[in-house]
Amino acid sequence: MGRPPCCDKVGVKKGPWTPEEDLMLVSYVQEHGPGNWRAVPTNTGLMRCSKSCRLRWTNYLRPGIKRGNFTDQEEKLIIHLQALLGNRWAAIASYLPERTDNDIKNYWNTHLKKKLKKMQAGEGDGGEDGGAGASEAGAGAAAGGGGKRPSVPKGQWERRLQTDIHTARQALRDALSLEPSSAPLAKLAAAPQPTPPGSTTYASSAENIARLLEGWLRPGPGGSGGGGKGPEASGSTSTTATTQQRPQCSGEGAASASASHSSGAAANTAAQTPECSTETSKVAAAAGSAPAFSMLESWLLDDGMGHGEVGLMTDVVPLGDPSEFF
DNA sequence: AACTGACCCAACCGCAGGTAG
DNA sequence: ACTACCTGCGGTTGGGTCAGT
Repeated sequence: MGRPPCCDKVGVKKGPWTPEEDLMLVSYVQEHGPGNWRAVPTNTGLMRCSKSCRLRWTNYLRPGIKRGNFTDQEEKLIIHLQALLGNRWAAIASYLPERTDNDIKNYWNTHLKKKLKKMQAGEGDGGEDGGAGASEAGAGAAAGGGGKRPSVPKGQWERRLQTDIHTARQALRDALSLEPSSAPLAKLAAAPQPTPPGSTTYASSAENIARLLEGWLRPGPGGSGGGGKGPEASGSTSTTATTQQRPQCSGEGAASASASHSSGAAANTAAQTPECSTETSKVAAAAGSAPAFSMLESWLLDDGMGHGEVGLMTDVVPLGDPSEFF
């Protein structure tokens, strides 16, 4: 039978989140930890459906999310992974711990798809969609199924997962090998990005909230009118935010950030993020992206290469020289 | 200065898988 | 074994912003 709606359509607020709502959500998650989303709206009084709460948290409020411009390296990695895994954004995102699947998806749809198409056109009419689209199908093939989650009998699931992992590792290896200086991701991540100040922000929830509140409480020019979608929500976090590459979970960063904004709730809640202990090697990753990248890198490179699994790897047909893309 | 279209991103929607009862 | 519920995922959309005219 059809599933019931995840939440009643009546009385459920939709649209952009307000800073107040963010605060409520963050406070709740800090206290209870992420999960049990069903209970969030009732326990917090938020007029949002559970799904919306979860999405808001995972895509925006969760500590350790890196916002802003994608680096070349990230871009290449995404292209490779997309080619290999297809539109399995969650899987791809797992290789970019600081990026959300939604972010990657958006970036792919808005930038990379176009970019690749352009390349294709430049190379001469290849098949429509060529690199991207074709790879989408091909990716599925490489991964053992379709681009979209194919219905794979359970017995094959494991093997497929394994294949996915190997293909992804290969992708990363390829991407890494692009770096002329052979500087691995760690180096790249550690080095200050040449992006303009504020373009790349590691947003802790507290910082987010603080910024949001700041904008919210101080009606900006042109009448903020309120919406979360206003300059505060998107602008401040992605483009106009000040560069704050500081540790997420140290407590110090978050606390100090919000302390200056007198948003006590955010301050003390963020300082003791449960995320820090559980979900996050990812967050630790954000804390200093370098360690995370190097961990990822070493995992990808050490493992797989040294083991008998290489056999599987050899089945993977690597893409053409990725540098062709650029 | 006003208008228009393209771009971008946060959020929504519906489906599928997993799991507890 | 079955059902209902919860969560995760990918596709799509709404609307704000920006750049060009």
